[in-house]
Amino acid sequence: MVIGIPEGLEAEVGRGPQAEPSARPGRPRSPEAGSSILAAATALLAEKGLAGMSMEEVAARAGVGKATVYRRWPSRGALALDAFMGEFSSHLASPDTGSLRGDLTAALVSWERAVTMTRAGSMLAGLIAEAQRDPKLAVAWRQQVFEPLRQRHRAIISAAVARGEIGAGVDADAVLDLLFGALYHRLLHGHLPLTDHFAAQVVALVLDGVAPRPAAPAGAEDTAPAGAEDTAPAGAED
Amino acid sequence: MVIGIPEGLEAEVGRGPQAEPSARPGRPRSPEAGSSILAAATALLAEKGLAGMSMEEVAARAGVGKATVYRRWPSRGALALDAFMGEFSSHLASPDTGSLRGDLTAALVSWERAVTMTRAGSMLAGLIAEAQRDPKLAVAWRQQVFEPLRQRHRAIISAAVARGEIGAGVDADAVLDLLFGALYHRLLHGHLPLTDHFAAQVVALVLDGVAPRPAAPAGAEDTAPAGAEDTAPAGAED
Amino acid sequence: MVIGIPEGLEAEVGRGPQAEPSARPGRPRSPEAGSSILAAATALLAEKGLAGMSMEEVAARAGVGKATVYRRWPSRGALALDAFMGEFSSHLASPDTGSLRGDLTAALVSWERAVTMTRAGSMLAGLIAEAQRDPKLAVAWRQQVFEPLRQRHRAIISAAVARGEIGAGVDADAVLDLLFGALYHRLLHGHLPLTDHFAAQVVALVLDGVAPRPAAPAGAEDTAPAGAEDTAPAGAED
Amino acid sequence: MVIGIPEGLEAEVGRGPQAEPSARPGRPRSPEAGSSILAAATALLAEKGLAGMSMEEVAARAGVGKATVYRRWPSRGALALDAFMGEFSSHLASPDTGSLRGDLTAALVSWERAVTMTRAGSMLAGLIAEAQRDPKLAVAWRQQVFEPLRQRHRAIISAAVARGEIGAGVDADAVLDLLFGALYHRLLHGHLPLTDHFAAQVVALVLDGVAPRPAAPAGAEDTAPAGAEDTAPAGAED
DNA sequence: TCGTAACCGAGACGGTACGTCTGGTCTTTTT
DNA sequence: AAAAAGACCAGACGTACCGTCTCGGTTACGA
Repeated sequence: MVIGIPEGLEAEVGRGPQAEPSARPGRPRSPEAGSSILAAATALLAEKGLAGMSMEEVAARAGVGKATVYRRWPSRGALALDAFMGEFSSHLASPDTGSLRGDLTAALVSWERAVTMTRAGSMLAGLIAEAQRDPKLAVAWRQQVFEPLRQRHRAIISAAVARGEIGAGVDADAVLDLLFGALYHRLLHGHLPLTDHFAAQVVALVLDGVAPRPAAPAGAEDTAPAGAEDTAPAGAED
Repeated sequence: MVIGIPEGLEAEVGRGPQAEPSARPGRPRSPEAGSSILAAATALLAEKGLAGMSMEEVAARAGVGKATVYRRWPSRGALALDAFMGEFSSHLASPDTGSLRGDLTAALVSWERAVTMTRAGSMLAGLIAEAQRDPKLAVAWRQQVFEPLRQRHRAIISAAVARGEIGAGVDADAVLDLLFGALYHRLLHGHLPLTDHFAAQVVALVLDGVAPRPAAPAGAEDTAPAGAEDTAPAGAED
Repeated sequence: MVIGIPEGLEAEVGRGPQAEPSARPGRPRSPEAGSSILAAATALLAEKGLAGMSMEEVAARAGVGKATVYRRWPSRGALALDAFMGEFSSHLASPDTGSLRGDLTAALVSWERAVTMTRAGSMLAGLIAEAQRDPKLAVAWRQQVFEPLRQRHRAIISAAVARGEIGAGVDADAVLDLLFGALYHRLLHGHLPLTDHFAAQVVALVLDGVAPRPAAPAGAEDTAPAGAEDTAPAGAED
Repeated sequence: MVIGIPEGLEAEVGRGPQAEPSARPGRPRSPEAGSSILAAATALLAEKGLAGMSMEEVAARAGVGKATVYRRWPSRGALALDAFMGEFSSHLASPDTGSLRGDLTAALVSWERAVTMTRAGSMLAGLIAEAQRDPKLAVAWRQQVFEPLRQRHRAIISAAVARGEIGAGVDADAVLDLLFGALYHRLLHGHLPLTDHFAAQVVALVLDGVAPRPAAPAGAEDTAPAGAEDTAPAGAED
């Protein structure tokens, strides 16, 4: 079952709120301009990557003055963010399978497919790159893409806690960083392929852990040393 | 116990191998020039980030002609890569604690500390960003930083398998993507802090899993399917 | 009596015709930028000569981006040509003295003075030098400086023919090449000074010839064979 | 009759005198290197003009280190000067025809042919251009090419004075500036062709003058105009 | 027979300037 | 007042040469 995408994710993320919807004096903004800019940006992004998407060429290809672009989006990153959203958001699904494992697998696989099977993947990588050098874009990215998505994923974990599948003490953020961090890792470094199988594998590992603890009668021995190691060995090596 | 850093990590990563150590005709390259360029690059990187490190200013600050910079490093990214290595590699430790948990915790914490407590952190983020737009740099990054490090970390897991701590069927790459993916995730998105505690938490989660599987007496049905799920269900969606 | 300078000589020689005076879309070119560039170029030309007038420094001194310079002038030579015109054209006179000798002397002396007494002299030499290596500049030079000036000088000779001072068969171009060639010769080689006296001497020699042949009733036959040699002996030595 | 070329014109003009012929300690300079440099310079000069003759490429094409070039010639201009001499000097003739008109015509025509029919023409123009920006080259040019040649031409006039063809009061330098100035003028500005005919025309104009000399009340005016016509009708057919 | 001195090819050195490109802003006319 | 257009200032890009300076090696002479 596909749940709708939160509003913030829909479109025009980087744009200013543009205040009142209408009744402003002067010539109204051409809706064509905005969409042709977005189309040009999307096309360029797909063709040459974010680095090749210069505002100059976006404007030229959209048949629009540069000022018109800057009037709507404050920076290249913001424009790219919106172009990305158009490609990305519609491909994300939030099925409710009734189990934590199912929900997580569905979330990760749909993310992974959006990233590998559409133009969104390279846009996403480019955006994260751009956000490293543009703090404003980093904020916009977090507020308008990252957090809304994370909110949805946190809900999956909350539901599992509510169902009693997992303990209430689980740190949802840490779990999500593990799950999605692994996917982003392969996306950004490209050292290994990003597949459905990998997504499922990630879910399995996070839920079950690496050590199956074949039998765990006196399981205390597992956690106690672990807890001790938690802080001590860290200090040892620096 | 701190083990030495693998060779590939040491220095001059972006530079060509320069073949034989000498006996080339012509004036040999000045070692001073090379190191002053690297120093200038490192300083600029720390001051203004990768985007602010222009080749122009690196050359000026190093008291060197631009051609001298380009003779040694083919691109800004390659230079930044070497500058990063100088800062980063010496801060990584590889203690041998005797346990998988201890080894992993030590590895993650030392990485986390190198990244948060030295200039290497922002360099690292900038480099990964740059690698998204410069495929040559991406290759250099993988070959000269990523893979050597991963090799070391894979050895930690192999040792654990050899000791019988974990089963031989564990996919080391997937495990490492989980562990380090989580750290990179926080580094690149900055949504939550990157602490010693988080590093330890990540190790604990990956080793033990989210679900403590409350008891395990009747849990047979829990673990068996879980073990099966490790690989099987993933294949179902692919 | 000083006659105005022909239009082509006035200014902006290297620049495109700039078409209609206005009504073009887009921001019009700043007239200030153009004139400050020209001023900077003129100053640099006078200070360091054409070789020292780098586009880089012209732009910097004019407080203007390099692209703004290149938008107006396609090359260093074209810019120098305009800077030269500004200095040179206002110093040329075209008096009408009523006699060929008087007109030519006035023309040569005013040229000689413009060249020796203002900054125009070294600019002129530099421009001719530059035109040797830049064919486009050579064309611009001929069309926009050389030919307009020569037209005026040809008119002096035509007027003398009309007055019956000299025969109609005189080759005006050859005569002008003699007259001005001599001046340019001293300017470019600097082997002897370029003075008012020399200018007058040149006119006298061209009008009267070297051999006054005081009375030459029988002497004429001496020259006749020489006239036969006019073409023949040349073939002898190559 | 062809007279030998003065020594200064022969070769290696730009080079220092190199003092004693030998007995210097150290390895003697390779004569091959010198000649291959000169050959490479000549070829490049002919191919691309002086502006395209970079020391870098001369050295590379000659299979020689740059320092070897600079050891022999202090500047690009000096090298070009020697390359030019090699092409130019052998083409100049100094026939003794017995008459001023004949000698001058021969001198001018041989100069004109050397300039238009060999590679020397564009080299010459380029050298004069270069000399405008390099004072040392200007001096070398004057001392080693210009003055020796002028000396020879001055001798033609002196001989005519001695023969009584012209008066002793003639300013030989002014006459030569007229004669050769006209040729250089056409060479450097290229506004009209440089032909045998033009050379002869120049001689005629300078010897006879443009004006029929209204004085000469006696019948001399019959022959004098005839002498003048010697050149005037020539002008008609250009 | 050996220094020693000047040469050799090669190529790196610190610089300067090139002409192009992009970023983000500003100024026109047109709608 | 917003549109398209395009000029504005600024400055980095990577390249080409400049003239000088090491290198390791090679001649030739004088001690």
